[in-house]
Amino acid sequence: MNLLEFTHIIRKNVTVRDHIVDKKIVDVAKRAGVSAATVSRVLNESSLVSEKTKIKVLKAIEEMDYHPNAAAKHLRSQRTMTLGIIVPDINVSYFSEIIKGIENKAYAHKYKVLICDSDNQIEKEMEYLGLLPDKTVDGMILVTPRVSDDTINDYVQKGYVIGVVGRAVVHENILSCKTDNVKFSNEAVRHLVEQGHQQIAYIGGYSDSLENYERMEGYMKALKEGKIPFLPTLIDNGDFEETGGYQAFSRLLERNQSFTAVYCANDEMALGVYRACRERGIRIPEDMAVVGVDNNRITEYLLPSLSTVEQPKYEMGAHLTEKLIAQMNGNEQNAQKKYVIESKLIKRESSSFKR
Amino acid sequence: MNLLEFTHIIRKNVTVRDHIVDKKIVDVAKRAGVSAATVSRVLNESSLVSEKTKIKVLKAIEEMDYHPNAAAKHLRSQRTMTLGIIVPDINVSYFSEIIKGIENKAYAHKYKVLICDSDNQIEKEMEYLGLLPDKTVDGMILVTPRVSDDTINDYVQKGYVIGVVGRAVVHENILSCKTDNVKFSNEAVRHLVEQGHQQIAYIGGYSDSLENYERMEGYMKALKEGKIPFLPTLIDNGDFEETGGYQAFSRLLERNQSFTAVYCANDEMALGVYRACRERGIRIPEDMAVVGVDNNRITEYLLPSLSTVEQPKYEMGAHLTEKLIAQMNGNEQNAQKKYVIESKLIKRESSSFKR
DNA sequence: GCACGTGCTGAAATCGATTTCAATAACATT
DNA sequence: AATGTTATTGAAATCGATTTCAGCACGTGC
Repeated sequence: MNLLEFTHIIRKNVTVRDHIVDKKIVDVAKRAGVSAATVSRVLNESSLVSEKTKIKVLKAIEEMDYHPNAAAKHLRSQRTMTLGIIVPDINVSYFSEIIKGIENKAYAHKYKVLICDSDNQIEKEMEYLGLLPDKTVDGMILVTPRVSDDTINDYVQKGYVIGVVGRAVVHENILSCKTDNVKFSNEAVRHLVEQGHQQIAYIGGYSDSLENYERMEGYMKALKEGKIPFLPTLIDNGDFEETGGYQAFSRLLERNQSFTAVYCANDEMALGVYRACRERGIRIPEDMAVVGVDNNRITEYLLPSLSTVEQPKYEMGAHLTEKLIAQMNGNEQNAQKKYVIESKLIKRESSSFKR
Repeated sequence: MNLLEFTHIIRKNVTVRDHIVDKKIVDVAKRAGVSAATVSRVLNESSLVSEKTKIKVLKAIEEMDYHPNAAAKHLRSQRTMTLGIIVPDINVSYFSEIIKGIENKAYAHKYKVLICDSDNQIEKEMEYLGLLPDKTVDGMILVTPRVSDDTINDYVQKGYVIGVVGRAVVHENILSCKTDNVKFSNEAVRHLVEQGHQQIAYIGGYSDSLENYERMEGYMKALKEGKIPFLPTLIDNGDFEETGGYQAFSRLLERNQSFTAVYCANDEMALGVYRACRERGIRIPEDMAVVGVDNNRITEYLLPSLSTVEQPKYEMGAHLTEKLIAQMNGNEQNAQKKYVIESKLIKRESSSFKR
């Protein structure tokens, strides 16, 4: 057996195992009888290639089923056309709706989307942020309350592209899209006041977040407008999960400070309130009115159906993505950074009982 | 103003606009007084570098905050450590739970996850499959019924790595993870038979899919076991969405073939049945027993709560990913391709009325 | 003292596409 | 005929990391 035969066998074995025999741009060039540069020009629709060669090249590409290698393009172009999204839990509909909005807009601009589910762990989120200096992604969208404003700001200062959805951020230069917490919280609590409630509890989210501060502000403003005294004992906080809402509500009850309505920072925690009420024989809405936030799909199917504040999740994701991509393309360098989308109260059975 | 000052201003301006000044491996090498090769060896924990230089290099890396460029690594290594997932709609909890399982396992093996939401469009799915020959992803996971078995098989034959979740595939060589449709459908319908039902309708999914065939088989087997005649008029199909279930159920009612129970191919369509029943004053479970499939979170909160077949969504995603990665790493070349995970019936109020 | 192995290091090739720059051909202008 | 212009093309450099291969220094064995 000569060397040629032997080589052939090796090749064959490799082929059998791996068998994706990749065509490169030079192979296409060879077949079309032109140079790699010309093929590249055809691929990138450069105007400076004659119609005749263009046809030759396209034919070769077609015949060879040639696909340009992404890694090589990325290296050369210094962009990956990929956006990262960091979320605490992709399986929570609030997040998956936002992701959907992001994905759709990204797709429309030929961007791909890398999902970074942090499982609620800040360490994982910090690790995923490393995809920016890695240049694995061209930009990152944060839909998480965990990474601190300062951390985000540091990255932005270094020149990395970051956008934030559904969260208030202090720093001026950070691109964000959210709803008006003060306004809709005010509206929700005012609705309860109008229903005749005089003692209204509030179950907030993370107590030290800017959102929570803003929502408290809306809550207190509504009390003030209704000439209702503010009682700190009617305030508690949860973690945006069912159990957290259940526990916060239980604590409120144990304080022996009576109340007839509760405004929850999200629907998930309102579910916990429902469970606590069921266990204790408290009737919704007769004994206790409940209003949530998010308008999760589930709220319609609950009995009684849950009043809630619609959060335009899809729109927030989509809108931020649009602005982020515009920024990456160098347009709108000095464009607005803070976007606020309208949200509105949806009145349902859980707050329908008039006192 | 001298040139130095002027240059400084230019630098500053550039810094303000672009300012990610990337450090390359040669920069680190220069600082550490070694060659790029050595830095690379340190980064990749090669054993053939002395402890002394290793420390020098690590110090330089640390000081310069150096991050290896992903695109360059990808090009050189011919792998991107990225997995693609094609789903019809990320906002449907059935899919997002599967994605969660995939993401977690991928993360554990240092893989990233690219989300491809096809919006139920086959064209988008085909386009996303192009990420395989692009080499944008090392492998692709399909959680969609749309791409045909033959298409998948073509890609696999060419040597691309593809796995399928929650779907039956004919071809032997395609890696998949699913539940036993025949078995759990049989169990669900048998449960209805045991509750005393003699006329049981079935609202299936895509009528020409292998799953649907298997579920029909389980359904018919249960009828046979209960000595109940099979009536084709009690069969209809939906599209796995609420409206589809509503419409299929309405069609069934219009046929004047009476029935007292319905088995739905997923919970979403069962929701449609609930709505149709509410509109017509049909009581669940007294007049109509309902059993769904998936165990969506919402089923617990419905009134009456919905009996359903648990689908281990997270586990299916996680298990398939584990196997897919093993395959990509060249292990288990001849390993099993078809994996079946246990699912079980959850009896709730919607099927609790005994005839 | 010489041959040889071992441990460590660097120069250069490589991955595959894009882009700059120079060269050529074809044609127009004077 | 000499020069300039334009359209088209290809060779080579480039992106940034990895890896091969060769070389050097040092120690060991004879």
